[in-house]
Amino acid sequence: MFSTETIKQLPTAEPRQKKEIAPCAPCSACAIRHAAQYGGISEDDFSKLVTNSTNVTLHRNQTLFTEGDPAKQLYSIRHGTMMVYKMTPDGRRQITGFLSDGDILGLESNDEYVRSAEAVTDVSLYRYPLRNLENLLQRYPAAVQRICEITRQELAESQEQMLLLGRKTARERVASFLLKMERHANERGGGDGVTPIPMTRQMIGDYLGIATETVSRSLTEFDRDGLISLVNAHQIRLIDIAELESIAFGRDQ
Amino acid sequence: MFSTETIKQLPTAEPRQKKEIAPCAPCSACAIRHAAQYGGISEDDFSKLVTNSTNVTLHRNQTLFTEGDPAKQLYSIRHGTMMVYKMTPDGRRQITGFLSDGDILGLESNDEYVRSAEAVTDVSLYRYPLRNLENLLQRYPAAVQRICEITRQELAESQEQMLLLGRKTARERVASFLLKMERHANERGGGDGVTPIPMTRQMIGDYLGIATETVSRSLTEFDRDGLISLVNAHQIRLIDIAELESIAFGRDQ
DNA sequence: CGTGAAGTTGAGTATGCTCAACGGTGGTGG
DNA sequence: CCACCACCGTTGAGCATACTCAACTTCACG
Repeated sequence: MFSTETIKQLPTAEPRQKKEIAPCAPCSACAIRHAAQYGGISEDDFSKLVTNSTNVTLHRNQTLFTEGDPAKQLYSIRHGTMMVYKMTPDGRRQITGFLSDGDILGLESNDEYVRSAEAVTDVSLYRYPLRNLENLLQRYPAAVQRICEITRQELAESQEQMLLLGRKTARERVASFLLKMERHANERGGGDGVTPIPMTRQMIGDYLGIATETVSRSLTEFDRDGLISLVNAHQIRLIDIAELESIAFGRDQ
Repeated sequence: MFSTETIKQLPTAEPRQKKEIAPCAPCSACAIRHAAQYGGISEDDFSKLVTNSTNVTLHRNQTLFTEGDPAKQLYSIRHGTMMVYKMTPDGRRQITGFLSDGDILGLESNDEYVRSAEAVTDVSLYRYPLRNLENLLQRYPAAVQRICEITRQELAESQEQMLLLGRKTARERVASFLLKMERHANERGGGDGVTPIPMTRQMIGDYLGIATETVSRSLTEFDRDGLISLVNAHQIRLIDIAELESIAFGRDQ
């Protein structure tokens, strides 16, 4: 049912990666399927969509597409974490979002991607030819509404992030980030009290609009003040959530 | 055809405003009409939508709706400039966008507005009951696609703004802003070489994530360097656009 | 012509950045 | 299997950008 293909490594910034990505069963909660069900698309039609999909795997740090590439493919994440970002010509990076299991990637306003996408962890995705989906959406208007809903949600989130980037202090940004990661972890079950943080400090900084050193310093400070416990660089236990919220929303001091 | 109503002034921050807003003919380029036409809505149905619309006028600094209000109305700007913004509990403001003639206001992801809207200049708008539009959209799927397209466009712009807020210097932000205002002015004809800036320095600062004094200083600097000419506080002539672009995109120095 | 808001300019300061050194860790190769 | 090495993270010191506070000017409106 699925063909499998691994995208070749880009020439730049090669990580040392040889592990195999474990295969996983088709995710019944995937966003495309969700939109399809919501739009009342018949199992038959959905199969057609899925038959035309390709299975893509990426290793950490590999690029899926780059801002300006022609947007001919739509992706849906099976497993793993991706990031989307924009860059200035001189190399400053702003990560505009992190995406994980079930999220859709590549719905663009033009026929060019307006941002780049890169794997934060090893990732496996479904790839759909964009035309294919468009055909289907034309037949199922309710699915368009669902896609529209997802876009509006994303817009609301990015405006929340604009408030953070434009008006919050470093401490407030980091506290907001921790709470967002914790909420995200809770939504996906788990919830053993420890929040996984798959991204590097550099990525967190580029997401929050601050330097990596500032991310590190804020985390150390929260740890020292007993608000969190740094289990290791990628596992954080949130201890005083109320206080973190107080900081995140600007009621600090 | 249109009932007219003026929203009462809010108790806070009352400007001195007594001028009458000049009435203007229904704008044939208005976004709702555009979506309607694109969606192949019959003139008859469109009349029904328009008959149900109310004409609203706002004076400078008046609030149209506030974050958290139930989102029961959709607005379309006939004439004037509005801003949408979010605030921290302690009063810091991030303006997420400016809207003007023909733009749509109030399409929300939940049933609550996720941001506040306030008039930058005197404004006149059409107001549509949201349910009304939803009914119509259900009958005309292509109109949904058009609305979806508008939302995606807005998302792309807000991600560009995230790059600005997270990674650009004050000079770069102000240069970007001037170019955006100039592009906007050119799109709406005019183009006598002078770009109108209806918003205050405070609003520009809250849009760019910098202090008003920093906005003022950057403008003075650009003026001194001959890149722009400050005709007056709300009229700026862009002289060296190439150099402004060079600054805006981070090729400064 | 008076008044209050908006804009400009200056001085001092603080937040967060840069540069640098050091410590930890995981993957790879010996 | 162990050791090495590159990358990631942390910490410190000095510095720069932009903020705050304040005074003064300009402008719009009455």
